[in-house]
Amino acid sequence: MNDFVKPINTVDPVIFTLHDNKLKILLILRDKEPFIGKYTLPGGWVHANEGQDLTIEDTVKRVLKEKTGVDAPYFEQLNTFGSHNRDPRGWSISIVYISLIPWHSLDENLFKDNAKWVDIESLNQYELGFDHNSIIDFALQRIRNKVNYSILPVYFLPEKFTQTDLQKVYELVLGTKLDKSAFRKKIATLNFLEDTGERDFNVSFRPPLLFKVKETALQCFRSNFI
Amino acid sequence: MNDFVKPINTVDPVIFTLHDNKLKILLILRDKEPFIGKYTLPGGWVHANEGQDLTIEDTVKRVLKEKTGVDAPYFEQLNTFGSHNRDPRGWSISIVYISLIPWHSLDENLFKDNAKWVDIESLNQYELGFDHNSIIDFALQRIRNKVNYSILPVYFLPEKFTQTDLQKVYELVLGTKLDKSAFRKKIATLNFLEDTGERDFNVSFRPPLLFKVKETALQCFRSNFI
DNA sequence: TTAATAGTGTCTATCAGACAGTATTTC
DNA sequence: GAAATACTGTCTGATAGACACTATTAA
Repeated sequence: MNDFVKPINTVDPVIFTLHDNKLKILLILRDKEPFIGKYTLPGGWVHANEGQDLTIEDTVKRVLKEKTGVDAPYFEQLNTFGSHNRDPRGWSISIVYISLIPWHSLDENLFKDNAKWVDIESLNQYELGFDHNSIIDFALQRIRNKVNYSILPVYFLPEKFTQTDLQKVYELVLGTKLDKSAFRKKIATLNFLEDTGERDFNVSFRPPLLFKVKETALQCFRSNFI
Repeated sequence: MNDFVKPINTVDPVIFTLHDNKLKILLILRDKEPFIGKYTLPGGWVHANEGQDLTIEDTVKRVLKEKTGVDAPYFEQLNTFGSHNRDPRGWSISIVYISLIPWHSLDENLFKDNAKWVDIESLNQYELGFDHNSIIDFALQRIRNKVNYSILPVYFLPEKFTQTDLQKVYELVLGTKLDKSAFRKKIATLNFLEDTGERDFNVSFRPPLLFKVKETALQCFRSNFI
């Protein structure tokens, strides 16, 4: 039909989680060329053959499940990178997503030796394959910026959580401390929290209220990419 | 090397201009299948052969020049759309950009009969090929949102312009009226205007000051996509 | 002087940050 | 009651919108 060189197409998610009070990203040790022996983002090819991926979102969901073992509660498109020399095999186009997965939903035993969750402070010790260092910088900018006006960080938390939990997650993502009163006023205006009426009694002080995200807020947010 | 079906890759810019006090988009009448006889966004294939496009931005620049005859002063990536059925020829991936071009820089005579600048209010009268109607909706959201916190609309104006010109451009993009005092205070805080010391004397009232965009502001802004 | 727009000043409502105060629980 | 954190109230400075005021030019 059209008879010229087609670029390679991959989908490469930057998968974030929170663990040990650190923001971490999943990296994979490559076992084949190019960049054998280097870490890279977990990626996958678009399966365009009949009866396989129907949309690019199908590809992302499949890759996320293959690499983490779970269905990611959230992902969104970040940017598409393409050039003749970002992959030594030739012209390549990488459609990059960011995804957030709560650590507690992951099964650590499922991860093989070639998979590694690296906290973002330690990333400068890694020389990643392809242009993945700069892609991760881009992803960090996006997630930190988006935290300021969205409910993104709830995707790191379990179903029920306290406002203090929520504030800590925001602080870990941003890397800065926040004022409690101002934070709660802002969360209140965003109007996405629902009081469960329950409290967390596993504390030796006044038990905090447990909240969850309103069903409408989640659906509204998810519809960004469906 | 890798032996499976590769998707079709195209780059499809949504090219905006301002003309006759209307925000308009460039559409092309297709003269071949699929969607022959329908209007679509102007698009192009990535030329991945040796010595052609080196990066995806090269592809965009080339397509923009081919379709408008000029070098676009601004473009940025919008989103990438991919699925098995958005193009009847099979799995396809479209990397979509938005671009802003000032009307006065265009040469109307260069446009052939198959090219048409359509104002966005009239778009609902067109049933476009592919998924281009929904792509344009996406692009409109982006440009209207970005106007609120950026200098984007200056790319519709000539080098020197008045603050009233600038406000009118913002109003046309947003589709709403703005308060003069509030607008000027906001522009002042963004700190990207430089007083040329000149005035526009082609008026029958107090001649307004002419401003231009600070070189530093332009470079800073442009570096978003370089 | 009039007409028209340029350009500025003021008032108000809103909101985020700083910080202090009150409330509630366990031990 | 002490300790600890939950949760709320108040002050302040910054800002957007509404609106009116002064300035400047051509005719």
